[in-house]
Amino acid sequence: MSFYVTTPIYYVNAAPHLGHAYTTIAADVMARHHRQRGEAVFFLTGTDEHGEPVADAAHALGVSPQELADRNAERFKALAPQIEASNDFFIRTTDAQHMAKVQEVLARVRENGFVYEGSYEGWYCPRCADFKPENEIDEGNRCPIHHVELTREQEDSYFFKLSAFQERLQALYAEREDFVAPRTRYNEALSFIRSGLRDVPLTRHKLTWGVPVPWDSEHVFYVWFDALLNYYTALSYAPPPAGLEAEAAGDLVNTFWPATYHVIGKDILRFHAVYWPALLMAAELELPEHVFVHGYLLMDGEKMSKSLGNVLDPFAVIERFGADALRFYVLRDVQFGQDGSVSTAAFEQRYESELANDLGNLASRTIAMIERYREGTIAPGEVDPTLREDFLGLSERVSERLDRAELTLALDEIWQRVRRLNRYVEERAPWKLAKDAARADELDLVLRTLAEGIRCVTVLLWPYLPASCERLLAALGAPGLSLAGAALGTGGIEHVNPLQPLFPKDRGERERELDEGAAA
RNA sequence: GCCGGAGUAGCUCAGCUGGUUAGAGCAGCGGAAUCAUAAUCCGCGUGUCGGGGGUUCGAGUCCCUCCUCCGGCACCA
Repeated sequence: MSFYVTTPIYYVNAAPHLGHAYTTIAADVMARHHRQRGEAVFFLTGTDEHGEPVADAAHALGVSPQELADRNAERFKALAPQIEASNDFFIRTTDAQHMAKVQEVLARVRENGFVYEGSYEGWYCPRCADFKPENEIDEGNRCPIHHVELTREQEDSYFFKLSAFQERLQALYAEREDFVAPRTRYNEALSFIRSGLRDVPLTRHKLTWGVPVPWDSEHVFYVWFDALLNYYTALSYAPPPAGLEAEAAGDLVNTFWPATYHVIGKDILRFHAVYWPALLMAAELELPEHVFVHGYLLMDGEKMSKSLGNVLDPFAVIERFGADALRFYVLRDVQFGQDGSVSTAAFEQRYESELANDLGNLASRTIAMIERYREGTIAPGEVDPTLREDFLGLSERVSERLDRAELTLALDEIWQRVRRLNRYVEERAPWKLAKDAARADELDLVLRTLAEGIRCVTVLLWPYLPASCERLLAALGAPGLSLAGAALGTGGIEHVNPLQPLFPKDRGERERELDEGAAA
């Protein structure tokens, strides 16, 4: 089994923000989960660096497009470790190997008869030096940016025969209802296809910042085709991920293509759900298994913007609460696949009541009792049948959810067991058992079951909360992350170690006190 | 305009192919407990399931209609 998941490549014209982090976090959770299953996993992210806006921005700054791209690509590259993304490679569309491969694939598309010469006619803004799409034109036929009157112009262009794939795409959607999810996005894409596909420009004539067209040096490829192909080209030159068997590592394309999941935002649905499969058909390459479209994180019900106040700043959250907390929050509070609101208040609420109280405190109280009553030692034996029942089939259900990219539902499934464990503590009241020497065996059973239960949920939570879970598992003396070990009673915990609060609630205050203490 | 979603407790939302007294989390109120990061657990909801009509023995769950909100409708990373 192999699993290949991608994020979109991020356009270097903008700075990294919560939206980028969200997509990458989601893909990372999927990648980590599949690694836990022992599968060969490849997780790709990167940057898209060609096209007009980058060329313009660079010009405005008085630097070359490549310089600007280098500078901004670094910022995206730096984002990954900050959010604990475990990507196996970071592709840049200015990589020479990528560009060569794009040329190769698109030349094949042309050889296969899906490219022809034509001319594109549209409304052109002389100030932008670019065509304006119909829906962006202001009243009076004016440029929305420069407010000057647009002129009708045309430029020579090579076209991709998208129209030739109308029926094959419809057949694809008919045969594979899970090609695009959630369902509403599938419907959207399909209705777009049904409305009739037109050919699309494949190249640009007046631009130079792009991948050169091999059969006509006066053109560069339209940035979308260059960008989409990254998912394929990366495998041809990325170093193999660590731990991959030699055979698999030797040919990543063979091992990982086609992609299992493309995780994208809804703004780029059409390109992934229509152009992309058509392009792959034209190039005689296999199609990805799934495109999963997530929604937007909204601030006060509106799409995020930098307007003042209330913006959930991912870097501030990471700074104060750690990346785990951010990862957890965005996948917990907003149903993955739908739009949803986020706010600092909601974040703090989740952090405190769920991470600190439900999980963090569960770990604290359990370890403290084992320390206090049994000097940290777990007596070997069976786990409580009651709890075993409640954990039966859990990891399988989580896997099923994650196979469908239902990250929020999978997380909720796990969280119900976290709550269950707190209830179990109350039901069995170990502090009472500890007072009665005749019930020593019962106390051993309860403590053992608790430690095991925590271990299981922690293994399952690891994709979401990697750093915290590793700490907790280390404290339990059972660092194994394999999903096969997520069944209750398979951990063989012998001894637990003290653990500092996983999710401290008063970190700000505490640090201040420490600072003051150090100063005094 | 066309197409697709959504409208369920104060808030955020579950409710699959129609079937017992419509659920969860949070917030609120009351209580228990004291192992724990004052952390946990239990109890408490008379909700027009957007309005109206219909099908059915029976409908948030199907059909019609109306209202409100959101998204898509091509070359915008």
